Amino acid sequence: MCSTANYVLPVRRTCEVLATPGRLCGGVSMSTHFPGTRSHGTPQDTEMDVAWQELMAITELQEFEVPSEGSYETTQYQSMEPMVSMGGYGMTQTHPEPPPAAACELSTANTYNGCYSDSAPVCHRQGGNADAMYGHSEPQLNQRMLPLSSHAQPSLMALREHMNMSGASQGHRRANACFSQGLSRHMLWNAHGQSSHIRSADDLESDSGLSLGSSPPLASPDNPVGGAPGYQSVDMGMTYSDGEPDGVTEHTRRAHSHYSIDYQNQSHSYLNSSAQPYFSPQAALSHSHHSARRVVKQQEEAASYSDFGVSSRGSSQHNIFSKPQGSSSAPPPLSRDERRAITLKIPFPMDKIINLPVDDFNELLTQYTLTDTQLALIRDIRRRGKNKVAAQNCRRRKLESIIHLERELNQLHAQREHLTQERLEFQRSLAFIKCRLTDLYAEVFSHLRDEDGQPYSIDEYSLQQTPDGKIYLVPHTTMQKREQC
DNA sequence: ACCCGGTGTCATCGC
DNA sequence: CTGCGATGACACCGG
Repeated sequence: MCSTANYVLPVRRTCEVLATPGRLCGGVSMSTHFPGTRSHGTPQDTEMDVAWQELMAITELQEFEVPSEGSYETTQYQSMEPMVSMGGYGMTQTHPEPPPAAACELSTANTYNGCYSDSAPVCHRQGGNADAMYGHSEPQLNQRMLPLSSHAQPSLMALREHMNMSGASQGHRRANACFSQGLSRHMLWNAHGQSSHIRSADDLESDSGLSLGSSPPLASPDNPVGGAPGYQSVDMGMTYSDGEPDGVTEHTRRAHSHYSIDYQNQSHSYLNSSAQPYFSPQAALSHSHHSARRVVKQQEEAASYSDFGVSSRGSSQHNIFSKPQGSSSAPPPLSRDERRAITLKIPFPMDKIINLPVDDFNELLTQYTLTDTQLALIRDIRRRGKNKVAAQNCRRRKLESIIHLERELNQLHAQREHLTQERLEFQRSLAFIKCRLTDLYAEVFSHLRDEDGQPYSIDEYSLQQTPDGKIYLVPHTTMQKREQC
């Protein structure tokens, strides 16, 4: 009964329209590549690298949060289409499940009135909100915020605690792990404070922090210039020898004694500089007005500072740079740039160097008489510090983007599943409508009578509708003639 | 020994 | 031109 063989009327393929997939979220093109490369240098190089890094990387206080931090959360995905939420997608009303085609009966003639009239799924209906789904993920913004005591002189323990806190999240593990043992093991030092290294340490250290092209060689005191084994700071009359256990400790100690300037007597010390998560222009400007006299005075007052840090001379057991024993009292090591700054007597703290706006930064530089070496180092420190923060932000964004794309993928899978189900429903509905049409056609034929009161044969006649809406009973022979004509 | 994730750094590009 | 942010690539470390 439900044969569709005589189906003659076109049936609108509503399901094609309804199944038009929604627009996908655009604007996301993320490379999910993560650098996982490793290198395997020669054992000699590795050993020397380790030695050098052990010496150089004592602490790390470079993690700052800049004012621009966090802007990503509110901007990056603004262009993206809000994704439909799971379950929020699809048809606006539930359909009565169409009866199976086998149950096609005339008595069900009105069953589907309107059932599919408004059933088009609103793809990407606002089932979710991009912000709600993705934004405001700023877990890092606050976790590194540290109290900044801007008035009180930080004690050594307080400084160490600050260093611990600021360095905990990143940590110079290389220094923590092997500083002490590497000092004496890998380095020789002659009476002139010259390294017996074949190469300078930063030559060995790929991530030495040197600007290979952007800064003059003097910019990196680790890098001997002109073949000199040690870095010569002419103005300061000191030999920069960052790579030697005795040399570095001695010179660093000297540097400390000359340079502690802001380190103990001001809140903006190297040691707690990173404890200031956000830049304060006012504080920076006030800081930039230090007089040279004050600097000298602070240098004189900084003798106690020399007992801190690298003065341990590589004592592995009691070296404060040994791997922390899980105690928060263990001071984090100074970063390489910090030690360079100390050695070169950079008269302002790292956070100022890194976080000051360019105008304030330049103004700060004018407050002091700085050598080319110092200037180059300062600019390198600034560049590296900013880039480090940028890299951290970049990686965070990359991870967030991956999470976002995974969510989007899951939602698209759900959407595809829903559309598949919807297509099956429409196919069933279409088959039912075809069945009903066939039945109605046969019923109409059964009521037609000729002049003799005899029914027309459905095999000899067919009903044809003209464009003006009139319906004619046409013999098949006539139709065949027309077709032949 | 190898893998993997985290991190710092450099080079480069685009604004 | 300079400064700066973003990012790929690389090296290194520690688990």
